[in-house]
Amino acid sequence: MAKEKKLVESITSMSEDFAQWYTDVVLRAELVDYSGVKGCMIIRPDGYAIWENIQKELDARFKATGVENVYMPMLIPESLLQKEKDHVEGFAPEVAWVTQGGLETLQERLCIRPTSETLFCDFFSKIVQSYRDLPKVYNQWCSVMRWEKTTRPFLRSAEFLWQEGHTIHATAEEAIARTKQMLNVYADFCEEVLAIPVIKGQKTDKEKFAGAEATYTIEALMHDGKALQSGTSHYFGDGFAKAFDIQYSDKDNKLQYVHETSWGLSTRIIGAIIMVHGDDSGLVLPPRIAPTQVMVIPIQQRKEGVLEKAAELEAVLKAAGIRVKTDDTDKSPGWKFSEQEMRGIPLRVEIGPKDIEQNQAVIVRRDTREKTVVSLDEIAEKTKEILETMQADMLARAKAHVEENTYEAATYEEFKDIAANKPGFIKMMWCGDLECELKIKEDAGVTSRCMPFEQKIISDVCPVCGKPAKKMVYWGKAY
RNA sequence: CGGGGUGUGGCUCAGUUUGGCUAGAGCACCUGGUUUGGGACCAGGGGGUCGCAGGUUCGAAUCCUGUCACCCCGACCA
Repeated sequence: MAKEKKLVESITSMSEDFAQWYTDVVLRAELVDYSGVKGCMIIRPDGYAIWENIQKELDARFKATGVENVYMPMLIPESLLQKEKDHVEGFAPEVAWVTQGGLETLQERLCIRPTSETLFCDFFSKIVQSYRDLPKVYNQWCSVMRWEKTTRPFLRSAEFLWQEGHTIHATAEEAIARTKQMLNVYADFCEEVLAIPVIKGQKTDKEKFAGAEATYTIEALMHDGKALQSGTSHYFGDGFAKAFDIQYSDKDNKLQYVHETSWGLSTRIIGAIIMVHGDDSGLVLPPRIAPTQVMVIPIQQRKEGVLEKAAELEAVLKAAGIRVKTDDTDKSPGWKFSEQEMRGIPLRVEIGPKDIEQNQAVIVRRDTREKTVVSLDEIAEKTKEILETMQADMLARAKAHVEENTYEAATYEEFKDIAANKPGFIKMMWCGDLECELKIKEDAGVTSRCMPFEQKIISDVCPVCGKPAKKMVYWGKAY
């Protein structure tokens, strides 16, 4: 009893201190560890395996739309970074510089990429001559570095892993279509694989990417009611093309500038998985992304035949395409249960002498702890079935959470009241002026998350200033 | 960049206020044995230049100066 109490204490409860709960979970589930350099996290095997699955899923979806992978250098000459004014201004405060090469001081300092628009642009300007060379639809998987003031594992690290797609097109229409297409790829991926529902929309000018003409975003709602920007897709128009001189000859032999996009999704999404699905016992991974979907836990494993049966069971599940492991360590069953729960492994299959006698096993779901006794003859089918049900249930629960925590405000008073008392999204109309956006942040402490594609007219005027409303906006506190 | 906090075996910490015997505890780890359906137990064992650098002192984990790092909360950003 006393021991169980200690276990509960080892992960701070969400309601007590959500930030501490998050930190406890990432450490206890062994996803990351801290390194000697602030903001640079060590991604441990269980954390990295999640990222590998994200890569595998996304990369396949990218390639289905014609994306080709490349790799760009990690270092950017300062002169190159300087070429696009808004871009450099946006990133300058958080760039790390290399000033020394061996024993020599460099003539020109080199920036460690915070993002690679400039490198791609420089490269595109070299390889594009004709309309026949277009489009170029490139992506790279890499790490980038941003010198963040405050850091948290996955959510905001100084170095983080991501993919950045960079594309150039002959026309604005084609580029815009690509921008939206990739946003949809992200949104579908989040819902189908990560069981995270997202709001798709456009960022306000204030929140858009440095140098972009338009920034699109998917916004997810965490368990504590704060929003997390989970993926972005930018349309650059021909701004970068002009700064970097990326031109092509069209069919009429006239010089034209290309239209450009970029889009990215980072290890930050792992933070979203944790904060959308986790509970007080630890991590809960959606089955489709879980590196290990099933943990077989033998009971009384020293008894004759138990370990053999467990191994047999593992083999059967593996043959059915399920990602399965067996915990045959010397720990007690209770320990193994807690461990499996902390690590968020979707299902465990308990098998002991009593089960073997009756040719059965017990399947326990991580999210609901629901137990199902299953005959060993149909264990593979049942396991698959429960994994699928669990995946669907997790998405449904997350959707319900978003709905329950999304509010509408028709007046500014109402808005401020909700912002002060209820965590979550608030929908309110907006005139489009920066002043109102700033005032809202000042008064209510929330920022615009996005102008959703799915618009709804709540009121005719902006509740802040009374001018005609242009857009319905999602507001909220963000990570 | 502001505010707060912490650096002592692998981890969590006690000891620091008021300097003083050989620097402790729990967990983890190793060996042997008994156990196993919600974090088992017994016995034995290994592991520390107390973040780092100076200083004060007969004597420093403890006092002084400097320095480094990390964590949390804000402001800014994926």
